[in-house]
Amino acid sequence: MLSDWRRNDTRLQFVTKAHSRVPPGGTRTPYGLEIIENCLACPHRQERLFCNLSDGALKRLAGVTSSAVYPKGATLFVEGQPARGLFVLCSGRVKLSTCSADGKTLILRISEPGEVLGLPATVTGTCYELTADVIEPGQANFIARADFLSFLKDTGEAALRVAQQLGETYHSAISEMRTIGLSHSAGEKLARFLLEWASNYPEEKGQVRIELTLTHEEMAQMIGSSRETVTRRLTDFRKKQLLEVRGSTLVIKNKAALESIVNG
Amino acid sequence: MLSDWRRNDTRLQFVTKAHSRVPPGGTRTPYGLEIIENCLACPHRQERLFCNLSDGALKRLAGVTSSAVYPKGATLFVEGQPARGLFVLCSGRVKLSTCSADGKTLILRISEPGEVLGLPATVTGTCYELTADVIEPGQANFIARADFLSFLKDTGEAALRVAQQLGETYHSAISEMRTIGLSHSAGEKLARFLLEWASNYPEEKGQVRIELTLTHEEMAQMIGSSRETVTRRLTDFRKKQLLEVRGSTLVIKNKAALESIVNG
DNA sequence: GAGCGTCGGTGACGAAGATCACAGTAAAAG
DNA sequence: CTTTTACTGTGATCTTCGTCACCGACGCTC
Repeated sequence: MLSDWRRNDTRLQFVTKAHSRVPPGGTRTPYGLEIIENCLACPHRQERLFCNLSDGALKRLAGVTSSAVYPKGATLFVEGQPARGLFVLCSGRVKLSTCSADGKTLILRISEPGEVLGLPATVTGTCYELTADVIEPGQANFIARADFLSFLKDTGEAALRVAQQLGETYHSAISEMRTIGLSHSAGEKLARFLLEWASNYPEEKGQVRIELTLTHEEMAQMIGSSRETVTRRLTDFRKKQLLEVRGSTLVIKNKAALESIVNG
Repeated sequence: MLSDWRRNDTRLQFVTKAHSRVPPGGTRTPYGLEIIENCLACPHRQERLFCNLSDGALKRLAGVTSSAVYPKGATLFVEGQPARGLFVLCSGRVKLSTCSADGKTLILRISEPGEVLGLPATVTGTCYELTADVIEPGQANFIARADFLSFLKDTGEAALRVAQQLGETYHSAISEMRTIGLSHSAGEKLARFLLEWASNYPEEKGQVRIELTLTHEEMAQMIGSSRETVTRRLTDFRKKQLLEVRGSTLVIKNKAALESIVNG
Protein backbone atom coordinates (compact mmCIF):
# COMPACT_ATOMS: atom_id res chain seq x y z
CA MET A 1 0.00 0.00 0.00
CA LEU A 2 2.97 2.24 0.51
CA SER A 3 4.63 0.76 -2.51
CA ASP A 4 4.04 3.71 -4.82
CA TRP A 5 6.28 6.02 -2.91
CA ARG A 6 8.67 3.67 -1.18
CA ARG A 7 10.86 3.91 -4.20
CA ASN A 8 10.75 7.70 -4.44
CA ASP A 9 13.93 9.66 -4.21
CA THR A 10 15.07 10.66 -0.80
CA ARG A 11 14.43 14.38 -0.90
CA LEU A 12 12.66 15.53 2.19
CA GLN A 13 8.96 15.98 1.66
CA PHE A 14 7.68 18.85 3.71
CA VAL A 15 4.00 18.27 4.00
CA THR A 16 2.61 20.69 6.50
CA LYS A 17 3.28 23.03 9.39
CA ALA A 18 2.10 21.84 12.74
CA HIS A 19 -0.17 24.83 13.26
CA SER A 20 -2.35 24.44 10.17
CA ARG A 21 -6.10 24.29 9.86
CA VAL A 22 -6.91 20.60 10.06
CA PRO A 23 -9.06 18.58 12.43
CA PRO A 24 -7.11 17.78 15.61
CA GLY A 25 -5.81 14.33 16.23
CA GLY A 26 -4.51 13.50 12.81
CA THR A 27 -5.80 12.88 9.31
CA ARG A 28 -4.93 10.47 6.52
CA THR A 29 -2.75 11.04 3.50
CA PRO A 30 -3.43 9.53 0.10
CA TYR A 31 -0.79 6.94 1.04
CA GLY A 32 -2.69 5.66 4.03
CA LEU A 33 -0.19 7.10 6.46
CA GLU A 34 -1.60 8.83 9.49
CA ILE A 35 -0.40 12.39 9.84
CA ILE A 36 -0.32 13.84 13.30
CA GLU A 37 -0.95 17.56 13.03
CA ASN A 38 -1.41 18.39 16.64
CA CYS A 39 0.56 16.96 19.50
CA LEU A 40 -2.12 17.96 22.00
CA ALA A 41 -4.58 15.60 20.39
CA CYS A 42 -2.04 12.95 19.41
CA PRO A 43 -3.46 9.52 20.16
CA HIS A 44 -0.07 8.32 21.37
CA ARG A 45 0.57 11.24 23.67
CA GLN A 46 0.16 9.33 26.90
CA GLU A 47 2.64 6.58 26.22
CA ARG A 48 5.48 8.76 25.09
CA LEU A 49 7.88 10.36 27.44
CA PHE A 50 8.65 13.45 25.44
CA CYS A 51 5.21 14.06 23.95
CA ASN A 52 3.46 13.89 27.27
CA LEU A 53 4.11 17.41 28.45
CA SER A 54 1.59 19.88 29.80
CA ASP A 55 -0.78 21.60 27.38
CA GLY A 56 1.01 24.90 27.76
CA ALA A 57 4.42 23.45 27.04
CA LEU A 58 3.17 21.56 24.02
CA LYS A 59 1.54 24.65 22.56
CA ARG A 60 4.77 26.53 22.96
CA LEU A 61 6.62 23.74 21.22
CA ALA A 62 4.09 23.51 18.42
CA GLY A 63 4.95 27.04 17.40
CA VAL A 64 8.51 26.05 16.52
CA THR A 65 7.87 22.58 15.13
CA SER A 66 7.96 21.70 11.45
CA SER A 67 6.29 18.47 10.55
CA ALA A 68 7.33 16.35 7.59
CA VAL A 69 6.81 12.92 6.12
CA TYR A 70 9.85 10.99 4.97
CA PRO A 71 10.07 8.11 2.50
CA LYS A 72 12.10 4.99 3.05
CA GLY A 73 15.76 5.74 2.57
CA ALA A 74 15.53 9.39 3.59
CA THR A 75 18.31 10.68 5.81
CA LEU A 76 17.37 12.89 8.73
CA PHE A 77 20.91 13.77 9.66
CA VAL A 78 24.44 12.58 9.12
CA GLU A 79 27.17 11.74 11.61
CA GLY A 80 29.62 14.61 11.91
CA GLN A 81 27.22 17.37 10.86
CA PRO A 82 26.89 20.21 13.38
CA ALA A 83 23.57 19.60 15.11
CA ARG A 84 20.80 21.70 13.54
CA GLY A 85 18.12 20.46 15.90
CA LEU A 86 16.18 17.40 16.89
CA PHE A 87 13.47 15.20 15.44
CA VAL A 88 10.53 13.74 17.30
CA LEU A 89 9.59 10.55 15.52
CA CYS A 90 5.79 10.32 15.30
CA SER A 91 5.52 7.24 13.10
CA GLY A 92 7.77 5.00 11.02
CA ARG A 93 11.13 3.63 12.05
CA VAL A 94 14.62 5.07 11.83
CA LYS A 95 18.00 3.40 11.80
CA LEU A 96 20.77 5.04 13.83
CA SER A 97 24.22 4.05 12.68
CA THR A 98 27.85 5.01 12.60
CA CYS A 99 30.35 4.23 9.91
CA SER A 100 34.10 3.74 9.77
CA ALA A 101 36.51 5.12 7.21
CA ASP A 102 36.57 1.88 5.25
CA GLY A 103 32.80 1.71 4.97
CA LYS A 104 32.02 -0.74 7.74
CA THR A 105 28.72 0.17 9.39
CA LEU A 106 27.54 -0.33 12.94
CA ILE A 107 23.84 0.11 13.70
CA LEU A 108 23.25 1.31 17.24
CA ARG A 109 19.53 1.41 17.36
CA ILE A 110 16.29 1.14 15.45
CA SER A 111 14.14 3.97 16.72
CA GLU A 112 10.42 3.60 17.25
CA PRO A 113 7.66 6.22 17.24
CA GLY A 114 7.79 8.52 20.23
CA GLU A 115 11.56 8.65 20.40
CA VAL A 116 13.60 11.79 20.03
CA LEU A 117 16.46 11.72 17.57
CA GLY A 118 19.53 13.93 17.70
CA LEU A 119 18.84 15.08 21.23
CA PRO A 120 22.30 14.61 22.77
CA ALA A 121 24.07 16.56 20.03
CA THR A 122 21.41 19.28 20.06
CA VAL A 123 21.69 19.75 23.80
CA THR A 124 25.48 19.78 23.96
CA GLY A 125 25.84 21.81 20.78
CA THR A 126 28.21 19.38 19.12
CA CYS A 127 27.95 17.32 15.97
CA TYR A 128 25.48 14.50 15.48
CA GLU A 129 27.32 11.37 16.56
CA LEU A 130 25.18 9.06 14.44
CA THR A 131 23.46 8.96 11.07
CA ALA A 132 19.68 8.65 11.02
CA ASP A 133 18.13 6.85 8.04
CA VAL A 134 14.45 6.15 7.61
CA ILE A 135 13.84 2.44 7.10
CA GLU A 136 10.08 2.52 7.42
CA PRO A 137 8.38 5.66 6.11
CA GLY A 138 6.80 7.95 8.61
CA GLN A 139 6.46 11.37 10.11
CA ALA A 140 8.95 13.34 12.15
CA ASN A 141 8.66 16.75 13.77
CA PHE A 142 11.74 18.92 13.53
CA ILE A 143 12.68 21.49 16.16
CA ALA A 144 15.60 23.80 15.46
CA ARG A 145 18.33 23.95 18.08
CA ALA A 146 17.97 27.63 18.98
CA ASP A 147 14.21 27.33 19.34
CA PHE A 148 14.56 24.25 21.44
CA LEU A 149 17.12 25.73 23.80
CA SER A 150 15.08 28.83 24.45
CA PHE A 151 12.07 26.62 25.01
CA LEU A 152 14.06 24.64 27.55
CA LYS A 153 15.15 27.77 29.39
CA ASP A 154 11.55 28.91 29.76
CA THR A 155 10.02 25.56 30.58
CA GLY A 156 11.46 23.98 33.68
CA GLU A 157 9.24 20.97 33.33
CA ALA A 158 10.69 20.11 29.96
CA ALA A 159 14.33 20.08 30.99
CA LEU A 160 13.73 17.20 33.36
CA ARG A 161 11.96 15.27 30.61
CA VAL A 162 14.89 15.89 28.34
CA ALA A 163 17.23 14.57 30.98
CA GLN A 164 15.12 11.46 31.38
CA GLN A 165 14.99 10.91 27.65
CA LEU A 166 18.76 11.22 27.50
CA GLY A 167 19.08 8.77 30.33
CA GLU A 168 17.02 6.23 28.44
CA THR A 169 18.99 6.77 25.28
CA TYR A 170 22.16 6.12 27.24
CA HIS A 171 20.66 3.05 28.78
CA SER A 172 19.88 1.55 25.41
CA ALA A 173 23.39 2.34 24.19
CA ILE A 174 24.86 0.45 27.14
CA SER A 175 22.61 -2.47 26.44
CA GLU A 176 23.78 -2.58 22.83
CA MET A 177 27.32 -2.36 24.10
CA ARG A 178 26.83 -5.40 26.28
CA THR A 179 25.52 -7.36 23.32
CA ILE A 180 28.55 -6.58 21.24
CA GLY A 181 31.26 -6.45 23.86
CA LEU A 182 30.48 -9.26 26.27
CA SER A 183 29.74 -12.11 23.89
CA HIS A 184 32.15 -14.92 23.14
CA SER A 185 30.64 -15.86 19.81
CA ALA A 186 28.45 -14.53 17.02
CA GLY A 187 25.72 -16.97 18.01
CA GLU A 188 25.67 -15.46 21.47
CA LYS A 189 25.45 -11.96 20.08
CA LEU A 190 22.61 -12.92 17.78
CA ALA A 191 20.73 -14.60 20.60
CA ARG A 192 21.20 -11.53 22.81
CA PHE A 193 19.96 -9.33 20.01
CA LEU A 194 16.87 -11.41 19.34
CA LEU A 195 15.95 -11.57 23.00
CA GLU A 196 16.43 -7.84 23.38
CA TRP A 197 14.18 -7.30 20.38
CA ALA A 198 11.62 -9.78 21.68
CA SER A 199 11.38 -8.02 25.02
CA ASN A 200 8.93 -5.59 23.40
CA TYR A 201 6.53 -8.35 22.48
CA PRO A 202 4.25 -10.49 24.63
CA GLU A 203 5.43 -13.97 25.56
CA GLU A 204 3.25 -17.02 25.91
CA LYS A 205 4.43 -20.43 26.99
CA GLY A 206 8.07 -19.69 26.30
CA GLN A 207 7.29 -18.51 22.78
CA VAL A 208 7.38 -15.01 21.35
CA ARG A 209 6.17 -13.87 17.94
CA ILE A 210 8.08 -10.82 16.75
CA GLU A 211 8.18 -8.58 13.70
CA LEU A 212 11.70 -8.29 12.36
CA THR A 213 11.84 -6.33 9.12
CA LEU A 214 15.60 -6.26 9.04
CA THR A 215 17.81 -7.92 6.46
CA HIS A 216 20.54 -10.27 7.60
CA GLU A 217 22.99 -7.60 6.55
CA GLU A 218 21.38 -5.12 8.95
CA MET A 219 21.31 -7.62 11.78
CA ALA A 220 24.99 -8.24 11.15
CA GLN A 221 25.62 -4.53 11.43
CA MET A 222 23.73 -4.44 14.71
CA ILE A 223 25.77 -7.19 16.33
CA GLY A 224 29.10 -6.35 14.69
CA SER A 225 29.35 -9.45 12.57
CA SER A 226 29.10 -10.42 8.91
CA ARG A 227 26.03 -11.11 6.81
CA GLU A 228 27.01 -14.72 6.16
CA THR A 229 27.47 -15.58 9.82
CA VAL A 230 24.06 -14.18 10.65
CA THR A 231 22.54 -16.38 7.96
CA ARG A 232 24.41 -19.43 9.27
CA ARG A 233 23.64 -18.91 12.94
CA LEU A 234 20.03 -18.25 12.08
CA THR A 235 19.72 -21.52 10.17
CA ASP A 236 21.47 -23.26 13.08
CA PHE A 237 18.82 -21.89 15.40
CA ARG A 238 16.09 -23.05 13.04
CA LYS A 239 17.54 -26.54 12.79
CA LYS A 240 17.67 -26.71 16.57
CA GLN A 241 13.97 -25.77 16.72
CA LEU A 242 14.70 -22.54 18.56
CA LEU A 243 13.18 -20.36 15.86
CA GLU A 244 10.77 -20.28 12.99
CA VAL A 245 10.74 -17.67 10.24
CA ARG A 246 7.74 -16.78 8.11
CA GLY A 247 8.45 -13.75 5.96
CA SER A 248 9.19 -10.86 8.27
CA THR A 249 7.68 -12.48 11.34
CA LEU A 250 9.97 -14.54 13.47
CA VAL A 251 8.75 -16.89 16.15
CA ILE A 252 10.98 -17.76 19.05
CA LYS A 253 9.93 -21.33 19.78
CA ASN A 254 12.22 -21.90 22.73
CA LYS A 255 13.07 -18.75 24.59
CA ALA A 256 14.70 -20.61 27.46
CA ALA A 257 17.20 -22.25 25.12
CA LEU A 258 18.14 -18.91 23.60
CA GLU A 259 18.63 -17.50 27.06
CA SER A 260 20.90 -20.35 28.00
CA ILE A 261 23.07 -19.48 25.00
CA VAL A 262 23.66 -15.94 26.25
CA ASN A 263 24.28 -17.03 29.82
CA GLY A 264 27.01 -19.44 28.85
CA MET B 1 53.05 8.24 49.40
CA LEU B 2 49.61 6.82 49.24
CA SER B 3 50.97 3.37 49.68
CA ASP B 4 50.02 2.97 53.31
CA TRP B 5 46.30 3.02 52.65
CA ARG B 6 46.14 1.74 49.13
CA ARG B 7 45.99 -1.73 50.53
CA ASN B 8 43.26 -0.96 53.02
CA ASP B 9 40.01 -2.77 52.89
CA THR B 10 37.32 -1.32 50.68
CA ARG B 11 34.87 -0.08 53.27
CA LEU B 12 33.76 3.45 52.52
CA GLN B 13 35.55 6.03 54.57
CA PHE B 14 33.27 8.91 55.39
CA VAL B 15 35.51 11.76 56.22
CA THR B 16 33.49 14.90 56.46
CA LYS B 17 30.27 16.67 55.65
CA ALA B 18 30.49 19.36 53.02
CA HIS B 19 29.17 22.04 55.37
CA SER B 20 31.77 21.71 58.09
CA ARG B 21 33.93 24.38 59.66
CA VAL B 22 37.09 24.27 57.58
CA PRO B 23 38.91 26.89 55.57
CA PRO B 24 37.32 27.21 52.12
CA GLY B 25 39.08 25.87 49.07
CA GLY B 26 40.32 22.60 50.45
CA THR B 27 42.81 21.29 52.96
CA ARG B 28 45.26 18.39 53.09
CA THR B 29 44.82 15.03 54.71
CA PRO B 30 47.61 13.14 56.41
CA TYR B 31 47.81 11.09 53.19
CA GLY B 32 48.65 14.06 51.01
CA LEU B 33 45.32 13.94 49.26
CA GLU B 34 43.62 17.25 48.73
CA ILE B 35 40.15 17.38 50.21
CA ILE B 36 37.69 19.74 48.65
CA GLU B 37 35.29 20.90 51.34
CA ASN B 38 33.56 23.66 49.53
CA CYS B 39 32.52 23.56 45.91
CA LEU B 40 32.23 27.35 45.81
CA ALA B 41 35.94 27.69 46.39
CA CYS B 42 36.96 24.59 44.49
CA PRO B 43 40.03 25.32 42.39
CA HIS B 44 38.67 23.22 39.55
CA ARG B 45 35.25 24.79 39.50
CA GLN B 46 35.67 26.64 36.25
CA GLU B 47 36.72 23.72 34.11
CA ARG B 48 33.99 21.38 35.14
CA LEU B 49 30.62 21.30 33.57
CA PHE B 50 28.63 20.23 36.56
CA CYS B 51 30.54 22.08 39.26
CA ASN B 52 30.33 25.40 37.49
CA LEU B 53 26.88 26.44 38.62
CA SER B 54 25.84 29.75 40.13
CA ASP B 55 26.72 30.46 43.76
CA GLY B 56 23.11 30.08 44.84
CA ALA B 57 22.68 26.73 43.17
CA LEU B 58 25.94 25.41 44.59
CA LYS B 59 25.00 26.48 48.11
CA ARG B 60 21.69 24.70 47.79
CA LEU B 61 23.48 21.62 46.54
CA ALA B 62 26.07 21.76 49.31
CA GLY B 63 23.34 21.28 51.86
CA VAL B 64 22.53 17.82 50.56
CA THR B 65 26.04 16.67 49.66
CA SER B 66 28.06 14.14 51.63
CA SER B 67 31.74 14.12 50.93
CA ALA B 68 33.92 11.04 51.30
CA VAL B 69 37.35 9.76 50.41
CA TYR B 70 37.65 6.33 48.88
CA PRO B 71 40.66 4.01 48.75
CA LYS B 72 41.74 2.11 45.69
CA GLY B 73 39.41 -0.79 45.08
CA ALA B 74 36.37 0.81 46.72
CA THR B 75 33.08 0.34 44.93
CA LEU B 76 30.78 3.33 44.62
CA PHE B 77 27.88 1.41 43.17
CA VAL B 78 27.12 -1.86 41.48
CA GLU B 79 25.37 -2.62 38.21
CA GLY B 80 21.78 -3.63 38.82
CA GLN B 81 21.36 -1.82 42.15
CA PRO B 82 18.43 0.59 42.26
CA ALA B 83 19.99 4.03 41.92
CA ARG B 84 20.45 5.65 45.34
CA GLY B 85 21.92 8.85 43.97
CA LEU B 86 24.90 10.23 42.14
CA PHE B 87 28.56 10.91 42.83
CA VAL B 88 30.51 13.95 41.74
CA LEU B 89 34.10 12.88 41.37
CA CYS B 90 36.37 15.56 42.81
CA SER B 91 39.68 13.74 42.56
CA GLY B 92 40.98 10.27 41.79
CA ARG B 93 39.86 8.02 38.98
CA VAL B 94 36.99 5.57 38.72
CA LYS B 95 36.48 2.60 36.42
CA LEU B 96 33.00 2.10 34.99
CA SER B 97 32.36 -1.44 33.88
CA THR B 98 29.73 -4.03 33.15
CA CYS B 99 30.02 -7.75 33.60
CA SER B 100 28.44 -10.78 31.96
CA ALA B 101 27.04 -13.85 33.67
CA ASP B 102 30.23 -15.86 33.07
CA GLY B 103 32.46 -13.18 34.58
CA LYS B 104 33.72 -11.47 31.46
CA THR B 105 34.16 -7.76 32.11
CA LEU B 106 33.83 -4.81 29.78
CA ILE B 107 35.15 -1.43 30.89
CA LEU B 108 33.22 1.45 29.39
CA ARG B 109 35.06 4.38 30.77
CA ILE B 110 37.72 5.61 33.14
CA SER B 111 36.22 8.65 34.80
CA GLU B 112 38.27 11.73 35.60
CA PRO B 113 37.75 14.40 38.25
CA GLY B 114 34.78 16.65 37.53
CA GLU B 115 32.64 13.91 36.06
CA VAL B 116 29.32 12.85 37.50
CA LEU B 117 28.79 9.15 38.08
CA GLY B 118 25.45 7.40 38.18
CA LEU B 119 23.61 10.34 36.69
CA PRO B 120 21.54 8.55 34.03
CA ALA B 121 20.17 5.97 36.44
CA THR B 122 19.50 8.61 39.09
CA VAL B 123 17.58 10.80 36.68
CA THR B 124 15.50 8.03 35.15
CA GLY B 125 14.95 6.28 38.46
CA THR B 126 16.19 2.91 37.22
CA CYS B 127 19.08 0.72 38.27
CA TYR B 128 22.72 1.66 37.83
CA GLU B 129 23.69 0.21 34.47
CA LEU B 130 27.38 0.02 35.34
CA THR B 131 29.64 -0.76 38.27
CA ALA B 132 31.91 2.02 39.56
CA ASP B 133 35.23 0.97 41.10
CA VAL B 134 37.88 3.35 42.36
CA ILE B 135 41.22 2.68 40.67
CA GLU B 136 43.02 5.75 41.93
CA PRO B 137 42.04 6.95 45.39
CA GLY B 138 40.17 10.19 45.64
CA GLN B 139 37.19 12.14 46.83
CA ALA B 140 33.60 11.93 45.69
CA ASN B 141 30.55 13.90 46.74
CA PHE B 142 27.36 11.92 47.08
CA ILE B 143 23.93 13.38 46.46
CA ALA B 144 20.89 11.25 47.23
CA ARG B 145 18.34 10.81 44.48
CA ALA B 146 15.39 12.46 46.23
CA ASP B 147 17.48 15.47 47.22
CA PHE B 148 18.84 15.78 43.74
CA LEU B 149 15.48 15.62 42.04
CA SER B 150 13.94 18.27 44.24
CA PHE B 151 17.01 20.41 43.65
CA LEU B 152 16.51 20.00 39.92
CA LYS B 153 12.85 20.98 40.12
CA ASP B 154 13.74 24.21 41.92
CA THR B 155 16.79 25.10 39.89
CA GLY B 156 16.04 25.53 36.22
CA GLU B 157 19.64 26.35 35.48
CA ALA B 158 20.81 22.98 36.74
CA ALA B 159 18.52 20.84 34.62
CA LEU B 160 20.12 22.11 31.46
CA ARG B 161 23.56 21.32 32.87
CA VAL B 162 22.40 17.87 33.71
CA ALA B 163 21.17 17.40 30.17
CA GLN B 164 24.51 18.54 28.80
CA GLN B 165 26.38 16.24 31.11
CA LEU B 166 24.21 13.35 29.98
CA GLY B 167 24.83 14.29 26.39
CA GLU B 168 28.56 14.12 26.94
CA THR B 169 28.30 10.81 28.72
CA TYR B 170 26.37 9.47 25.78
CA HIS B 171 28.92 10.84 23.39
CA SER B 172 31.74 9.03 25.10
CA ALA B 173 29.74 5.81 25.11
CA ILE B 174 29.27 6.07 21.35
CA SER B 175 32.95 6.68 20.90
CA GLU B 176 33.77 3.57 22.91
CA MET B 177 31.25 1.68 20.82
CA ARG B 178 33.00 2.69 17.62
CA THR B 179 36.28 1.44 19.00
CA ILE B 180 34.87 -1.96 19.77
CA GLY B 181 32.34 -2.38 17.01
CA LEU B 182 33.98 -0.97 13.91
CA SER B 183 37.42 -2.53 14.10
CA HIS B 184 38.53 -5.47 12.02
CA SER B 185 41.31 -6.59 14.35
CA ALA B 186 42.55 -6.29 17.89
CA GLY B 187 45.45 -4.15 16.73
CA GLU B 188 43.02 -1.68 15.25
CA LYS B 189 41.00 -1.55 18.46
CA LEU B 190 44.11 -0.99 20.51
CA ALA B 191 45.30 1.78 18.20
CA ARG B 192 41.88 3.44 18.37
CA PHE B 193 41.94 3.20 22.14
CA LEU B 194 45.41 4.70 22.47
CA LEU B 195 44.60 7.58 20.14
CA GLU B 196 41.38 8.27 22.00
CA TRP B 197 43.32 8.32 25.25
CA ALA B 198 46.03 10.50 23.76
CA SER B 199 43.52 13.10 22.61
CA ASN B 200 43.60 14.54 26.13
CA TYR B 201 47.32 15.20 25.96
CA PRO B 202 49.29 17.76 23.96
CA GLU B 203 50.95 16.65 20.75
CA GLU B 204 54.26 17.82 19.45
CA LYS B 205 55.79 16.82 16.15
CA GLY B 206 53.58 13.78 15.74
CA GLN B 207 54.47 12.51 19.21
CA VAL B 208 52.34 12.36 22.34
CA ARG B 209 53.42 11.50 25.86
CA ILE B 210 50.58 10.01 27.88
CA GLU B 211 50.01 8.60 31.33
CA LEU B 212 48.45 5.17 31.16
CA THR B 213 48.16 3.54 34.57
CA LEU B 214 46.13 0.62 33.30
CA THR B 215 47.22 -2.99 33.29
CA HIS B 216 47.14 -4.94 30.04
CA GLU B 217 44.23 -6.82 31.48
CA GLU B 218 42.27 -3.60 31.92
CA MET B 219 43.11 -2.39 28.44
CA ALA B 220 41.88 -5.73 27.12
CA GLN B 221 38.63 -5.20 28.96
CA MET B 222 38.30 -1.77 27.45
CA ILE B 223 38.67 -2.96 23.87
CA GLY B 224 36.90 -6.29 24.30
CA SER B 225 39.96 -8.46 23.81
CA SER B 226 42.25 -10.69 25.87
CA ARG B 227 45.21 -9.80 28.04
CA GLU B 228 47.65 -11.75 25.90
CA THR B 229 46.63 -10.09 22.67
CA VAL B 230 47.07 -6.66 24.20
CA THR B 231 50.57 -7.62 25.29
CA ARG B 232 51.40 -8.95 21.82
CA ARG B 233 49.99 -6.03 19.85
CA LEU B 234 51.72 -3.63 22.21
CA THR B 235 55.09 -5.28 21.63
CA ASP B 236 54.39 -5.28 17.89
CA PHE B 237 53.85 -1.54 18.08
CA ARG B 238 57.07 -1.13 20.02
CA LYS B 239 59.04 -3.18 17.51
CA LYS B 240 57.64 -1.04 14.71
CA GLN B 241 58.81 2.09 16.55
CA LEU B 242 55.27 3.37 16.99
CA LEU B 243 55.47 3.39 20.76
CA GLU B 244 57.79 3.54 23.70
CA VAL B 245 56.88 2.51 27.23
CA ARG B 246 58.62 3.73 30.37
CA GLY B 247 56.79 2.60 33.46
CA SER B 248 53.31 4.05 33.36
CA THR B 249 54.13 6.70 30.77
CA LEU B 250 53.66 5.75 27.18
CA VAL B 251 55.05 7.77 24.31
CA ILE B 252 53.40 7.61 20.93
CA LYS B 253 56.38 8.06 18.62
CA ASN B 254 54.49 7.94 15.37
CA LYS B 255 50.93 9.13 15.69
CA ALA B 256 50.38 9.17 11.94
CA ALA B 257 51.21 5.47 11.65
CA LEU B 258 48.78 4.59 14.43
CA GLU B 259 46.11 6.61 12.67
CA SER B 260 46.72 4.79 9.43
CA ILE B 261 46.08 1.52 11.26
CA VAL B 262 42.62 2.61 12.34
CA ASN B 263 41.73 4.05 8.94
CA GLY B 264 42.54 0.86 7.09
C1' DG C 1 65.55 -13.73 53.03
C1' DA C 2 61.65 -16.80 51.85
C1' DG C 3 57.16 -16.91 50.15
C1' DC C 4 53.33 -15.02 47.65
C1' DG C 5 50.50 -12.45 44.44
C1' DT C 6 50.21 -9.53 40.47
C1' DC C 7 51.78 -8.35 36.11
C1' DG C 8 54.11 -8.77 31.65
C1' DG C 9 56.01 -11.72 28.01
C1' DT C 10 55.92 -15.81 24.89
C1' DG C 11 54.99 -20.37 22.50
C1' DA C 12 51.58 -23.78 20.76
C1' DC C 13 47.12 -25.00 19.33
C1' DG C 14 42.45 -24.99 17.76
C1' DA C 15 38.13 -22.91 16.82
C1' DA C 16 35.53 -19.16 15.18
C1' DG C 17 34.55 -16.29 11.84
C1' DA C 18 35.74 -12.95 7.92
C1' DT C 19 36.10 -13.19 3.23
C1' DC C 20 35.44 -14.78 -1.48
C1' DA C 21 32.73 -17.01 -4.76
C1' DC C 22 28.66 -18.50 -6.56
C1' DA C 23 23.90 -20.44 -6.74
C1' DG C 24 19.10 -20.02 -5.82
C1' DT C 25 14.94 -17.16 -4.87
C1' DA C 26 11.70 -13.54 -4.72
C1' DA C 27 10.09 -9.32 -5.84
C1' DA C 28 10.17 -5.11 -8.46
C1' DA C 29 10.95 -2.75 -13.05
C1' DG C 30 10.61 -2.43 -17.71
C1' DC D 1 7.02 -11.93 -19.65
C1' DT D 2 11.69 -10.97 -19.33
C1' DT D 3 15.30 -8.58 -16.88
C1' DT D 4 17.27 -6.70 -13.00
C1' DT D 5 18.12 -6.15 -8.31
C1' DA D 6 18.16 -7.31 -3.55
C1' DC D 7 18.39 -10.80 -0.41
C1' DT D 8 19.36 -15.50 1.32
C1' DG D 9 21.90 -19.86 1.52
C1' DT D 10 26.24 -22.60 1.39
C1' DG D 11 30.98 -24.32 0.49
C1' DA D 12 36.13 -23.54 0.76
C1' DT D 13 39.89 -21.13 2.56
C1' DC D 14 42.81 -18.52 5.50
C1' DT D 15 43.64 -15.35 9.39
C1' DT D 16 43.05 -13.97 13.80
C1' DC D 17 42.59 -14.44 18.29
C1' DG D 18 41.19 -16.72 22.54
C1' DT D 19 42.88 -20.14 25.52
C1' DC D 20 46.15 -22.92 28.02
C1' DA D 21 50.58 -23.35 29.88
C1' DC D 22 54.59 -21.65 31.64
C1' DC D 23 58.43 -18.36 33.04
C1' DG D 24 60.55 -14.33 34.86
C1' DA D 25 60.28 -9.76 37.17
C1' DC D 26 58.81 -6.95 40.76
C1' DG D 27 56.91 -5.57 45.11
C1' DC D 28 54.89 -6.69 49.59
C1' DT D 29 54.38 -9.38 53.78
C1' DC D 30 55.96 -11.95 57.29
